[in-house]
Parts: sequence; structure tokens; C-alpha cells
Amino acid sequence: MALKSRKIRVRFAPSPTGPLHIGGVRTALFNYLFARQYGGTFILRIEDTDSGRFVPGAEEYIIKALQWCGIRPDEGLTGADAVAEQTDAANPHAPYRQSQRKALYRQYAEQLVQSGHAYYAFDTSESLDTLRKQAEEKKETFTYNHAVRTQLQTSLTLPADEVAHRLKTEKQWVVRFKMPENREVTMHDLIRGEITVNTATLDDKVLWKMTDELPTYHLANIVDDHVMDISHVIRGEEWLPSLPLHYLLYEAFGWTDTQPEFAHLSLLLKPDGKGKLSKRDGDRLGFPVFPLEWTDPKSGELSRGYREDGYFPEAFINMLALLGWNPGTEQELFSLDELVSAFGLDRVVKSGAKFNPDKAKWFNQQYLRTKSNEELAQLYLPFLHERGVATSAEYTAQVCGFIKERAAFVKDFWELSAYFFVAPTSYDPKAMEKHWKPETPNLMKQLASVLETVAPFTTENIEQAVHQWIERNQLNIGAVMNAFRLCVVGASKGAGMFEIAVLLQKEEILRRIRVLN
RNA sequence: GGUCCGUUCAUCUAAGGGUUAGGAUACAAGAUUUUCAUUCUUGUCAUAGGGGUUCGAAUCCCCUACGGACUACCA
Repeated sequence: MALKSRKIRVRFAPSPTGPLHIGGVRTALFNYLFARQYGGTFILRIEDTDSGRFVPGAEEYIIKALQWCGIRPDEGLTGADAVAEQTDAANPHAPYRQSQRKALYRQYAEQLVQSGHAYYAFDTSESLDTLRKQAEEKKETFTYNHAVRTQLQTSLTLPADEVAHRLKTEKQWVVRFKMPENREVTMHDLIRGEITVNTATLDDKVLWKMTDELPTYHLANIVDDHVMDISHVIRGEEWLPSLPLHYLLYEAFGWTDTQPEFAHLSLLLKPDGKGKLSKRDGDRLGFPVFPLEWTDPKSGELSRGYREDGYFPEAFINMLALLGWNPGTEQELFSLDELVSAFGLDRVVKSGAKFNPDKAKWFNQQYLRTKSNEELAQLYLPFLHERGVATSAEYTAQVCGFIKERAAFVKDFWELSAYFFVAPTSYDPKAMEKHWKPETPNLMKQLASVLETVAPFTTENIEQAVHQWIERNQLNIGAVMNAFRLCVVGASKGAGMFEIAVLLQKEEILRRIRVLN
């Protein structure tokens, strides 16, 4: 097992087959937090060994998404503008795209054949499909293992000269791992503890394929993790079933002394129903499953992103961190730095977590109210410009001060503050019915003349003047204020009337009162 | 079907043999407010089921049920 003094090196190794979804971001985050906490290195490696599923733009998306989240790789693909292709001090193991490391894997595959841990298999995909179908008809499952490998065309059954000939002339062959027939493999997982599996239930996985001269995940992953001196593999639970194979691979290569520790993270599940979270759920339930917006290059279909939906990256990350991990205290709000010091694999939860969009919104709300009025104004201004509202940053900041505790997103600001920028064009019928009585117009006229005399037009002065007038005439304060609000806001909502009045200033307030009378 | 992993309020989770099973979200009620919201207070709600072990089990063991992942020349 890993030495205590071993340098911590972890990697996030996604496959560029589409946009990174929030489960992937969480895996990246946990890797990052772990590395940071121990002063280790966080590496971003791209596992693009599946030529058939490559999606243009996906790699760039992954890099951008991590950037937005504030998850900076120390090594590997550290940024869109700095893709390490050459070895240098910061990138001792370049390149970090597996497609560019092609040449490396074949020799390792052959090493395993040489040492008797693997063999060449000459089956075509079609012939295997046929075998699978035949087994299915008999209600059985075809497993490529010790029971069948001796009956198929492999380097284990064919004469050596024919094997050599076929290797030279044919393209349809692969290297398969020779899974031991009956061996208990005991593995250790940092989150789950000991797991034991008998190899009899496992199959002879393809390690390398001549068809595209590329390794499969299993080989590429083990070779790269070894070569890059990875100390801890933190990945999704979907990899747990192949952990025995990975253990056996380390053993076959003779790398057990530097074999990394493993930690398998539980999956993110659908908010409702069953199963793991998918793109469909987001569309169906109305929340993003991707950090950034994504347009599918083939279908042109657009998937929304947390960034575009108005989430702050800090809130997004905080929410993700608490999904499947907890600090053991009652603290819920964590900055990235706080997460770094609080995080620990020992407090990662074993069971799958159903994703909860409500909680995500709550996190954003918490972060929104910690922002300064000026910061929020800068974020709100573009929305205002879009609506053709000309205003100043100072005025907008003051408005933000009044509404920030009422919103979860900046995009909700307009709904809450339109009356600060434009006079009402319609009046809420229900509120009118309730608060607009036959005597109200007269009341408002009086109010207008009271306001007219207030100088300077400050909250205190207005409040004092209005209250004095109400008391002198023994008026109902509710009736006055509600009608006043209707004139200025157009509905029964909004900040304190005297604050609104000061911001809007005397002229505008009087104008809005007159419109209704 | 087989293998592996998992199971505490509706949801995220705490409690590593002894608590009235705690917190947060959501929901509901009340208080506050000139309105709406905020805020505050309170409330409803959980150890999947069955067997053991033990003075004592959410916690340890077994079985069952349920859920999930995997079972490709995909990752």
C-alpha cells in the first residue's frame, strides 16, 4: 500500500463524449479538495480512447466548466490556452490526452501477453454478437472467460506461426486480459472498506484493439495512473465492478507497491423516481444538469447550464460539495478554501444522493445576500440595459440594497424592482379592489400636497410629515399607505414606501399619484 | 439472470452499542411589517421488514425486500 510519505497526486480523467454533468463536476471537486488539503497535485487528463464517441467541443467544455467552478488543475490540461503537449517542469508527464499517448500503450499490452497475463484474440465484433445472441436464445449470458477462450480463435489455441501471421496481416484483433479462473481478490476502498470478488464471475476484458490501435479504458487508465505516479484514484461508483480487474492489472505489471488507493463515490440520483441523474431529468423537471450551457453539435439541441441560469459558481460548488459529503458539524456554507480544509474522504457518504434542485436554489440565495450592493448592481445592469432602462450604477446599487434579500437570483431582480425604474403601466386588479375605495382619490390628493411641502425629501422627513397628517385627520394608516403603494408600485408588494419615495424623488412620486387621480 | 454496492423524516444528512434519533431544504401555522418578501418562533415527518448477538441495537451478524451500478473492440 501507499507509503504515508508518498506525494499526493490525484487526477480527474473525463472522457470527451459530451458536456461534463454535475456528477462529474462533483468528482472533479472532490479530487481537487483532496489534493489541495494535502498540498498535492491535481491533474486533468483527457481519456479520449474511444474514437467513435468523440464529441467536438467537449474537451473545451470540460476545461471551461472547471474554470468557472474555480477548480484549477495544477498539471495537465490546465486551461484552454495552455494545453500541455510538451513535457516541462509543470507538466512532467505530457501529453495529457490519451490519444496523443497512443504509442505508449501498445508496448504495455504486449508486455502482458509476453508475461502470460494476456493474449491475442481474433474474433470479429460480428462473430461475438452472434455468440451473444445464441446465448440469449438459451436464456444465458455470453461471457468471454476461461470457459470459452480455449474454444475461440486466440493466441492460446492457434499455432504460434499462425498467430504471428494473423497479427501481421489482420486488423481485427485485440489483446484480452487472461482473467484467473478462480481467485478471490480482496480490494480496499477508502469509502467502502474491504470488498472481495471471485474472478470466476469476471470476463476477459479487451485491453487494446488493433482496429484503431488504441487501448481501452482499463489499460490506458492503469498505465497512465502508474506512469503519472497517481497516489489516489477518486472516481464514480460505476467503476467499482472493474476494480478487481484493475487490481489484477497492477499485479500483472508488477506495480502493486505503488498502486494507488481507491475511493469510489456514490452516484447522483434523479430527484424523483429511480435511477441515476440524466440530462432528461433536467429537461423534465426544469433544472440544469450541466454547469455551463451546451449545444449539441449534432442535433443543435440546447441544454441549460447553472451559469446561464444565474447561479454563482461558489453556490454551485458549495451545493455540490454537500451532496455526498458533510463536515460533521452543522455548518452548511463553505467557501472553496473552507471546503479544502474541512474536506475528508472519511466523511463521504456511501449511499447515492437524490439531487435536490430546491436546495441548490437556497444555496444561491444565501450567496446572493452576501454580495455587496455594488457587485449586484454590476450584475443587474445588463438586464436593465436589455430592457432599455437607462440608469446609473449608483442608483441601481441602492435598488439592489432593497431587494437582494427577496431574491434567489439576479435574474429575478426585475420582477422585484421594476417600479424603481419605470412607472406602473397596469395596476393589480385584486389589490385595487381591496385598497381603492371611493374616498381614496381625495385621500391621495391630500397626500400629494403633504408630500409637496416636504423638504429636504428624506425618509425621516417624509415619514414624519405623512404620519402627522394621518394623525391630525385621524385617518386609517393602512388605507393611506396601501393606496399610496398602489399609485407608486402598481401592486401590493415592494420595499418600504418612504424608502421608495426617497429613491424615486418627489417629482416622480407626485407624478405617479396624479396618474391615478 | 449473474456480480458488486447501498438502504435514517418528502429530500440532503448527523448520531461510529446507552440522545426525548439532531440539523438543513421543502411544507404548514403563528408573530412582525403600511404591502409583498425577509426575519423570528413553532409544528408535521424517519431508523425498509424479519431474525439473532447484547443488560441495552439506527449502530454488530444473518435472511428477505427494495434501490443502484456493472455485465461492449464505451468510458
